[in-house]
Amino acid sequence: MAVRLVHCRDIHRAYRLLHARNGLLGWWPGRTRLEIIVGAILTQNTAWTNVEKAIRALRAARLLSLRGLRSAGLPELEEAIRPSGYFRQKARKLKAFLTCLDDDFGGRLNRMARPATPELRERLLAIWGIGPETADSVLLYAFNRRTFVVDTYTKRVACRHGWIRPNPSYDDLQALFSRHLPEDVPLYNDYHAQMVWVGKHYCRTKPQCEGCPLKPLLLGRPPEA
DNA sequence: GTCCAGGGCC
DNA sequence: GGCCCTGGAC
Repeated sequence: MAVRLVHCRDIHRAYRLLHARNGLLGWWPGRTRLEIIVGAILTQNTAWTNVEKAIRALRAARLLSLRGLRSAGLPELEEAIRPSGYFRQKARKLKAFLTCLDDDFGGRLNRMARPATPELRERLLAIWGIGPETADSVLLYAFNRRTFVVDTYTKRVACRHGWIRPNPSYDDLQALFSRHLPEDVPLYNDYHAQMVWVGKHYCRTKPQCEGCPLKPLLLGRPPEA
């Protein structure tokens, strides 16, 4: 299992390298639990700068509250979140979350925070519009659960560095990081933030390894596709 | 003006 | 695999 040991070390080392470069990135951008959840939905397949515009518009329209989201009409919601893209889909997704919250948790986020992590994850995944990444983002950043969030960047970094076989599933990737990292919520929080950072700046669809803090991990090899 | 990046559903 | 969408880069 020499191969796996190398990857285990690299997963730690990658974090140390990124943290040395960036310090703690201080996620999640969101003032309240609800705002974090809304952001997690709006950021699907979308750059965060566009999400910020949508969040600002929601706040300006007084829609960034449970009451506001509940009472908002779909067109009103769509108009506000337009900058985040897929606005018709995402307006329905926000409504779907509210419906679940109201029907299953008495409309209280505090009550949604009660179930153990595996059950809460199932409940979130059952909501239309919430897939694995969004569910795990909500668990980690809104409910402080020790849940590793896998996104496109994390997948790219892991594959290009040969930490996992090509075309891994979401669950395989999550298991890889969960196995190798200590059980530490702040670490999971910052690890994901660092992956997003390195994905945006270096591990893009076209790799830009020059200047990347993770370049030493490649040992001179080219990154795998 | 065209192209690119980015999760989830059907 | 096709569909949903935008702002920013070029």
